[in-house]
Amino acid sequence: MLKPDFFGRPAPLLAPDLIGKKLVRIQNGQRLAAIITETEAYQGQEDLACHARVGKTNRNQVMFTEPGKAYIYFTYGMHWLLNIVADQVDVPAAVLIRAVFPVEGLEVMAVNRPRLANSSHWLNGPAKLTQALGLDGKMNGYDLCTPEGELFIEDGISVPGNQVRSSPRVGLGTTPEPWLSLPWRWELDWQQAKDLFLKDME
DNA sequence: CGGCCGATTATCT
DNA sequence: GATAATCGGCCGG
Repeated sequence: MLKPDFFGRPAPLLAPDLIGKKLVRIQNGQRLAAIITETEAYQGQEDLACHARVGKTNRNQVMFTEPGKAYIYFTYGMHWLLNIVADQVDVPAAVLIRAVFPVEGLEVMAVNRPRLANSSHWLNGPAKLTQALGLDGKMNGYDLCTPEGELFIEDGISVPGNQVRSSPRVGLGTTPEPWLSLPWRWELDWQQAKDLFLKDME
């Protein structure tokens, strides 16, 4: 299980290091796990794409707390999105988990989210993976460093840096430059994740 | 494939 | 009252 000191740095530094890590969820005593394959960084009040650009509100307050907590919020009237709080207390920063490659508990995940199960499009979106892992607002603020906890991060597979692509963040609407175009999104192909995972199993 | 668009409601102004 | 760190269905190529 990764410790607070791993998460306690600016989101644009943490986000690429989360690619390849294993996200673990214990749901009703069952262990579900998936390799993180896509992330985005949101850093500080100055980042005009970050929820914290308007200061602390009821929704975003978790981003101002200790690194290593889960910031889970509701959007578009129907979706829950999972972030991991980064940086130090009172510096609002978080990494959005946008896609994962499932490695344990696939049967349970397929019950949670049957659509396109076991295909490359199954868990390739931030609201898709929260459904598969059974995450919603009840887990907002949860500490991922809780001993024997039900949500945490483990070391996963090692990913060569040249397999991680970076590009601008998505879905930001009318966010002004330079924030709209900063390359604060990192991703690993589904097929490459699969190959690396299989090789790691040997 | 890719682009457009409606769904559906908590949160913020 | 407007917006939203998305998704899925439907369309055309």
